[in-house]
Amino acid sequence: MIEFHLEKRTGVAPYMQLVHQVKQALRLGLLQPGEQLPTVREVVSKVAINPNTVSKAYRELEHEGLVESRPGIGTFVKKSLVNSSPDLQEALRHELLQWLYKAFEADLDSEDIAALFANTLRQFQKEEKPTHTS
Amino acid sequence: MIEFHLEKRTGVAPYMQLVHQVKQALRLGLLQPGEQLPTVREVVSKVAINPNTVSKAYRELEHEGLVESRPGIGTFVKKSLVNSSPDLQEALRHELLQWLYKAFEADLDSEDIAALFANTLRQFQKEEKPTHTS
Amino acid sequence: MIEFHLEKRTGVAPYMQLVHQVKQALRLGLLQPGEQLPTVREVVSKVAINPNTVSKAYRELEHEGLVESRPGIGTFVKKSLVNSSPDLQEALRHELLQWLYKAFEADLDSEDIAALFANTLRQFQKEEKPTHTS
Amino acid sequence: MIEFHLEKRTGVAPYMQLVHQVKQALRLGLLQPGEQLPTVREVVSKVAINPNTVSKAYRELEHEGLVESRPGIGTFVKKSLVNSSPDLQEALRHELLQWLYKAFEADLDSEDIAALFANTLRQFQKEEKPTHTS
DNA sequence: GTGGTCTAGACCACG
DNA sequence: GTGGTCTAGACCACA
Repeated sequence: MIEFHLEKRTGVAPYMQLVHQVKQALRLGLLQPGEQLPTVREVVSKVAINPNTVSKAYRELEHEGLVESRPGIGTFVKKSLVNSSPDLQEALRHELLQWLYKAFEADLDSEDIAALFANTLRQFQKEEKPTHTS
Repeated sequence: MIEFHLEKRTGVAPYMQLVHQVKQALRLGLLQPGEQLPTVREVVSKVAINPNTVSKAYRELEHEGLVESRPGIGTFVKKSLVNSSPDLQEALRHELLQWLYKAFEADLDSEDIAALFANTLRQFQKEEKPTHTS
Repeated sequence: MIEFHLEKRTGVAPYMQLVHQVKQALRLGLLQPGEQLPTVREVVSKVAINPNTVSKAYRELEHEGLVESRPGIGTFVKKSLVNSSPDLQEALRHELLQWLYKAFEADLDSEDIAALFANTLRQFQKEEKPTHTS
Repeated sequence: MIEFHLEKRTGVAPYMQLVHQVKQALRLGLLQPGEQLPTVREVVSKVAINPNTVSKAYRELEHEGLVESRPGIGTFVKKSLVNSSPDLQEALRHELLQWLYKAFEADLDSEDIAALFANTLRQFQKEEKPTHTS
């Protein structure tokens, strides 16, 4: 079962954070078709958020065809977003963890790391796929 | 000179994106104290954004003591945010790039990668510093 | 509840006047931590000012850690700025009022009085604390 | 000869500060008709301000008929703004100084005092002249 | 030309 | 109904 976490201050709308987290979990295979999302009440009890906001997030996900709400029962995953084999992903994750250790030992804090990653990924994308954004 | 880029759709307020990008550049040493940020009008001419929004971002940065705006002249970097030596950072970036290549070869797209990174960093943080942020 | 008043013509930015008035009230204990500031819309309905301008003032105060805005609820005082006991302050105010009466009887108008006060306070400060603000 | 002082951060336009200070001096009799204001260059050499800004202030004062500029010579006071006898004013100033001492001994800082004064004067005005601001 | 400010009016996220 | 944000367009003070 996915566990939500909200970060205030980021300026990202809470409902968007939930949507994003579900999508992430779908991409990583942490959430499989058929699996149930926590009920609105469960989320509320754990994350300090307004029920309406949770509902809005679920509605958004349903609108995108990723989940399905069965009234009175709950919300269920409808579609997967995994692109690669779990094994490959696990291997990549393992290497990434090692890299993270190094970064931490080099005295970079989480935000430094995030900045470095964002910047490098961006640079990588530019090189990799110079898609014409006419 | 830093170059801004806006990503609509993310749900993140444009002015926050600018703030974030400046902070990132400061962390990566791409922006040094004394250096000038592009003028509001320059940003506007390149990024399709309202001058007020850019001003808002710059003002936010000024409030945080990171930049200083000198009316009639421009906005300048006041404080650095670099934590580690450029060499170390470069080494880390290099390794990260290699990892990114692998990930791409494993058919993960940018969003998969971002999801994997976010998830792994989060997991890493939990293990590393279980600080109680009561 | 604090009541704002704007003075055009002074050349002081309206949002700064609001900021100043809140700070004054905080110094005088007229505004206590936990107390709510009038909502943006309330201010607008009474003071002939643009909502954005009020927001700007409130945001400035929030940046200084004096108030806290809770979206969807309102803006609340977070920190006090009182330096002296209410009794002492009241005594001083009483004496000051008597002085004001005398000044008025001497045919000084408000602006004369303000000028005299500003000038005397300035002179007083010079004598009292010749701090070198190099 | 009047001595100007600029306070950044107040949000008051520098040229307005100069205008204001001249008016104050006129009200207090510190500047008499016929007396010369410092030349633009003199002001610039002491106050870190742009010559244009000083000129603007003087122009404003001339426009209000308070001073007169004699090209090539200087700017001279044309009109007085004193309302009361110097003796009376001196007496009031003396009493005010004593009040200021008390206030300082009561641990109020300059800004507290200014706040208290502004607030009390305002309250006083309300009582004294309930002029119809229809 | 630079940043700073204001108004007007609009939409959004949240409670 | 609350604050938060954005756009559009305008004027000002300053270098």
